[in-house]
Amino acid sequence: GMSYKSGSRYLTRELVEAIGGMIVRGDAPAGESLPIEAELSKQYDASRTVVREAIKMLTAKGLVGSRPRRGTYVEPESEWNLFDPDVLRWTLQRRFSIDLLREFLIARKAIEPAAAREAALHRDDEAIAEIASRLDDMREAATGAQDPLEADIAFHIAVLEASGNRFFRQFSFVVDTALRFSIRLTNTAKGVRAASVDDHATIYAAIARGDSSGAALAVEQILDEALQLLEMSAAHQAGH
Amino acid sequence: GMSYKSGSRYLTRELVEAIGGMIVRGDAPAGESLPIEAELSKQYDASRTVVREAIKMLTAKGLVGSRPRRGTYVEPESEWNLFDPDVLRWTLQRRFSIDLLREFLIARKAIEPAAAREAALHRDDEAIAEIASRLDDMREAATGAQDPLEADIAFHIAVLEASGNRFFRQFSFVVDTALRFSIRLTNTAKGVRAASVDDHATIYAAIARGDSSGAALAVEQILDEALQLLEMSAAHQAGH
DNA sequence: TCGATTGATTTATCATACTAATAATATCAA
DNA sequence: TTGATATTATTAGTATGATAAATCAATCGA
Repeated sequence: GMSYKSGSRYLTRELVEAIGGMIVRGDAPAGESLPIEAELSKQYDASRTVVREAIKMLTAKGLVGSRPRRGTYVEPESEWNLFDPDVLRWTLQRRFSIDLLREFLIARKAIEPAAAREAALHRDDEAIAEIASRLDDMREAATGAQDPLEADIAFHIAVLEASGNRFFRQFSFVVDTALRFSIRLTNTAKGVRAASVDDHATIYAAIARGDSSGAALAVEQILDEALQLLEMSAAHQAGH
Repeated sequence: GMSYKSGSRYLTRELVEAIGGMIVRGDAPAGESLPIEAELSKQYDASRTVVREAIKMLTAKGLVGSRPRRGTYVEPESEWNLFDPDVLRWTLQRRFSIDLLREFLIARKAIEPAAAREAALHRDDEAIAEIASRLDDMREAATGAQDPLEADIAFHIAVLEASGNRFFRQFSFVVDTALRFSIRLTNTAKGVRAASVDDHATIYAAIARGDSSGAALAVEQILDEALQLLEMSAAHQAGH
């Protein structure tokens, strides 16, 4: 066959990105059929092989389904795997809103205090040392030596990991991905920074001494503050 | 080319099932390379096309990665997308244990009360009517007309859906899938049944009247009971 | 009116060839 | 010997074309 273009690496990945992003963006509503393989092949200037492999990956993520003669169609949003890294990223990129951010914070408020509680009960020395490390990073970040956002994210992830609960751990990358986006809407980062190191130290101390209730409460307080800031920010935006 | 075997439908799906199940079962430890495409093609008596499409789907689920010359390798468990329906099912099938069940219940205890709280705050008439419907089903099931397990699962899912929170909603299928398995380990279903309809009615009533705290508390109580039963069951098994 | 038959469309599978990335090896220079 | 560099071999990535099977739509027959 004809040689394939050089320079374009991982063509399948590119198609997944293009088609998946398009679907999440809402350009192809649920139930609607995508162009047939031959047409997609033409549109993206890729072989049918690549088109099919990309579609298979999107199928695995719950975005599409396909059957002979019926074609390839967009699945309803309820079928999408929101916890898939790609799907979450596309959702945040394309549909980020105050509402989604609020849902995210409410989910965090449900999960992270419980994770802190478990971490305090488990008391895995290595995992707790990791939390201490991340707390140190936050202290450094406060002096400007490191990125405060990165340090804050890493701390929360360390707590989730320390929970020893596989379901909580799965939430790590959601926090990782979504927190980076949240800054865009609530430019409240600076206001929070100052006090937050102490608040996080409280969380660490509670976990380290096995105070499960204290750990859960401390996490809940931080998230409550974030939620209040969000509501203020939302009210402020609505006022404009 | 040669005609493909009749009778074997959705060969790609079968390969995903076989290879994915094998990985989750632990037959191929993290970092280990799978046989090369040509070999897999021989092993499963399928074309390289099918093998590749199956591998791509497993890649999308986080189970494997692949690079030229390096081959296809198993990703560390932390990369697996546990909330992918297939991955969760394989995990439950192959690695179900008291520990996993405990983690599941703790995750439910974090999420479901919060979801009930949100449902009470939202008060989406349609969603609340759905909960009422599922409660009716539970009542019928108590008389033997329906499957009590199915009715119970449907009730909890209805509450998650009524929360209006996309992250909580994603948890629906996890509950759906995992609850069916949990019965195998804790054959406590019969003991729970009798009282549970009233407990569930309490949840519904609280949500319907907008009592968010009451709704959360009622859900928490049910899950605490389940957790206690699990611990008893675990102690009982350990005693043998 | 309804059921069965036929036809057309689209994905599913197969086969084969070639390209490109990269790990392993061999080569060479210092 | 060592350390960098060039070569080679292996493997996934991409392309093309062909056939099979599923399914929707239209047609036909009773």
